[in-house]
This record gives sequence, structure tokens and C-alpha cells, in this order.
Amino acid sequence: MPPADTPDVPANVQSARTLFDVLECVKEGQGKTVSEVSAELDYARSTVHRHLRTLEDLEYIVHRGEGYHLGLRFLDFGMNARDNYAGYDLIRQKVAEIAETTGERCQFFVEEHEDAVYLARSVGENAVQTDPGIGSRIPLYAASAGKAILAEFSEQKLSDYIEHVTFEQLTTKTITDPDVLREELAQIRERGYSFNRQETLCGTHAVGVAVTDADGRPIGGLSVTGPSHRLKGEHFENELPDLLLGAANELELNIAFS
Amino acid sequence: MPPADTPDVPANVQSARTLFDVLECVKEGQGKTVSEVSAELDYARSTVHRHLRTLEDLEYIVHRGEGYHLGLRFLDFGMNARDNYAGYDLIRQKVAEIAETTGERCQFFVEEHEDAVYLARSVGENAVQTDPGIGSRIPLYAASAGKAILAEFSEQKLSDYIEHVTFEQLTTKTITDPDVLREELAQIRERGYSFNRQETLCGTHAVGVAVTDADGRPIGGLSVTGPSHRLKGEHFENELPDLLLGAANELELNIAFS
DNA sequence: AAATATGTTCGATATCATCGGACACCTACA
DNA sequence: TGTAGGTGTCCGATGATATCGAACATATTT
Repeated sequence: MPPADTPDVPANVQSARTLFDVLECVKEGQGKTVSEVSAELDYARSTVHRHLRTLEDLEYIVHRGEGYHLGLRFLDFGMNARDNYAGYDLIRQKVAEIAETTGERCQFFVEEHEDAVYLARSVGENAVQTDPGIGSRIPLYAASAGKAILAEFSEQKLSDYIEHVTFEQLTTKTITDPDVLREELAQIRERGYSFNRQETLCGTHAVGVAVTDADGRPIGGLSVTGPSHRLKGEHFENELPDLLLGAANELELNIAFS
Repeated sequence: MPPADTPDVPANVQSARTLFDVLECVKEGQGKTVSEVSAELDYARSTVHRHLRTLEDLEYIVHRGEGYHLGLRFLDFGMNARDNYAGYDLIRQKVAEIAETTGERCQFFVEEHEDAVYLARSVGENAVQTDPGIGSRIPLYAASAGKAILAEFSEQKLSDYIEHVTFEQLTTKTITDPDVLREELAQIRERGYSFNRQETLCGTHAVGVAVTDADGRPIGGLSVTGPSHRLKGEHFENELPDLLLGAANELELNIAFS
């Protein structure tokens, strides 16, 4: 067999994997006990116990009530990771602004480890309810902003991406064919913006644009999402793209000068 | 020497400490290189390199530009940890509401590993700028909401706390004497709310109350902070406490029935 | 009271995390 | 051009340790 996949990268800290397996498991369903985690991950109870105790001693998890919960130090980590993105404040403001003027959901994604990650989000209707789902991930090829980001990738990066990624069928419309994706990206490059017609979620449309830095490399992607019966026709195909292109342009300028 | 402090808890996953040392270091000043982290932590370059590579392979950190940055998976962790607190939405709303009506900063703390951690915060003036500093920590004895929480501790828990904690002098007014603290807590218990007169930061006053669950155990603490020249007299000593007590009561009811 | 499940501790063993050293690469700077 | 200092990366040896299974304690249930 060829060394196709490098199944286990050599010279890694093995216990780190165990540790994060445990953490992810605790994250998944908070309040889990030692035995539950042990059963789910197929590690010896004593091993899980050791890790959980270590994590608690180091104050990264908490033993509240019956089971274990992620500690708030991760909130600190997360805020740091978020604020570390140049222009985050500007991005957040712009996202809220677009959500308000359009009355639809607006979000900003960044690319990380070949995934699209929500960095900011706002839901229009009530300005209070902001940032739902921040930090969660979806495949780049299945998000309008994600496709807009992919369209800005160099040929080299794109080839790498297409080779590594495993396409998942989120809906019947999700792009799962490399050639179709390349074709779509070419169109996006030409137009300057991307559409998403029920490729992420049935009944949901979206428009997306890439936001690039001074050197033209993508910082992230901005998109507006809404029900397909509302996002259609002229509004969907012209007005929203124009709005987003303007917003992206403004963002790019502001970020460059901050 | 007596086994007073249990300096190193036995049977812990040692490499976890190294791992989190590295992570904290990367968090501290984002964009650090292998050598910088190695020098700062006094681990061999190869060791740091190994950990960083592992963390990158597992997609918890990112190699952007010159150095390493915390990955956005921690944002996901953090949001999970935050949302895991029962009634977080209600808390956030209430905090925003209080900030708006008072025009001062309002925040909600929870206790975790004997620290007060910001769970929600709002700054009054512009409702957009919300949640600054979420996830950061201050000593319980040095925050008004923290003292309110301490006042609800059982004698057992309080004794443990006072024994473990190392008092730090944040300002000249910070309480650093166990007896003074106990005295203060007794007063708070009697009154039902706590004051903070420049004990955290010079020129800053605050009022705090505890929020308890159905069983009377503290969920967290609610407080209003502002410049000492504005928070004084009748307003500070009566109006704000009343407002906060009402808010806490309302919160307690809403959380109990959610 | 027996029985099941769960948290916790312990001992043995093979694994592995750590370190220091070596190499390759890059940038200055002479 | 060549040397010197810095950095990222790889490697080998060794002492430390993460893992497992078993055993014990405790709690809850039957």
C-alpha cells in the first residue's frame, strides 16, 4: 500500500489525543460521568479517570453535580482566539448592520483547517440575540461564504484541499463532485460572489462574498442566509450581492487601515 | 514538613501540564514561534515543537503567518461551557437590561475553582459593545459579586476557601485578612448585598448580590460597577442594591421555572 | 442481603515524552 | 562570498509514565 494518507503522523504526543478525546466527549454531552466517557471512547475507566482528574486539577473542567463539565477557561481561550482575528470588532459591527438592514441572518466565516468556522453572526429581528452558534464549523464547499473563500484559493491550495477533503452530502443539492466544484468556483471568481441554493440545508438560500486583505488573500467570507421562498429573484440575485460586495469592500478598507 | 499542600497530586497525566503550559503561552501572546515558547517555558525546543505540531495536527492551534495562534475550536469549547450554565440566556438579557437602565457596567459572575469568572457583561452606553472580557477571572474576595457569592458559602466551604486562597493586594483597599473578610461576609449576609469600594480598581465602586438556585445554593453573582464619583450616596447605598435585589429575585424565579 | 454499577487506587509493563545534539535552512552582516 | 547566529526539524537514548486490568470501596437497586 502506498503512503497515501499518513494514518498516524509520527512523533506526536500520544496522550494529547486521549486528552482531547475526553474533552470532546465531555463537550458533546455535558455532565458525563467517568464510566460514560470510558464506555463511549473505549478507554479503560482508570485512564479516563486519570485524565479527568488531571483536567480538573489544572482547572480546565469542573465537577458540578453528578458529572463533568467544560470549564470556563475555555471561554477565555475562545475569546482570545476570536479577538485575535484582525478587525474582529469591525466585522461584528458590519454583520449586525447587514442583519438589521436585510432582516435576515448574516454571518462571517473564516477558514481554519479546511473548514468554515462561524466567527460572527447576527439574526436581524431582535438585535439582542446575537452570536448563536459561534465557533461551529461546516464544510467550505457547502457554504456560500465558504465557496467564496475557496474561489480565492491559489491553484496549489485548492488542489490540496480537494485531495484531502471528504465530501459529505448535507442535502441533495450539496456539491460532492470535485469537477462540479471547480466549475462553480470559476463562475464565482468571474461574478465576484456565490450562491447557495439549499446546499447546506433544505429550504435555505444564501449569498456570499469573500473578504480579502491588502494582499488579496482571503480573510474570510460574509454571507446572508434566509428561507428560499424569501431569498429569490431580483432581490436574491442582484440586490443582496451588491449589498454584500459593498459591505465587503468597506470592511476590507477599514481592516487595512486599522 | 507536614503534607500541607500536596504540591503535586500523584497519578496525573504529566504531559497534560506541558500541553496546557504551551497553550497558555500561545494564548498570552499570539503569534509566538517555537523558540519563543521554548525560551519562555524553559522546555527543550524539540519538546515544544512536538507539542505544537501535535496540537496543530489535532487542529487546536493554527500556524498563521509567522507563529502559532489558538484555534477556533476553543471558541466552540468556550461557547459550550458558557451555554451549559442553566439560564444563561435569561442572565444575559437581565445584565443588558440593568446596564441600560443604570447606564453603568453590569456583569454576572460565576464561581469556578475558587475564582470569580465573568459569564456575561454589558456596558450600558452602546448596547452593541457587549461581552468584553468574558471568561476572564478575578479573585472572589476582591469583587462585589464575588463577596456576595462567598457570603452564601457553607462554613465548611468558606473555611476551605480561606485556607487555600492566597490573598493578593489589588489596591490598598483590597481585603487580604481572613478575619476582616469573615466580618465583611457576615455583614453582607445580614444586608443581602455587598459593596466594593475601590477594592478591585482604584476609583471604582460596585454593588453586588448573589443569585441562588431553588435550593438556596449560589448560582452566581450580579453586580453593577462604575466610577466612585458617580456611585455614591443614596443612589449607591440604596437604589442600586434594591434594583439588584429585585433583578436577582426575578432571575431566580425565571431560572427555577425554565 | 445480594447484586449491579460506579468511582477510585494500585502494580506491572511496554510505551513514550523528554532532552540534548545534530542538521538544514535562512537572514544578517562583514 | 563566507561566516555567525537564529530558527525549525529530526533523531537516538533513556528514564519516566500512560495505559490497562484487577481489586477494592461505596452507593444504589433488587
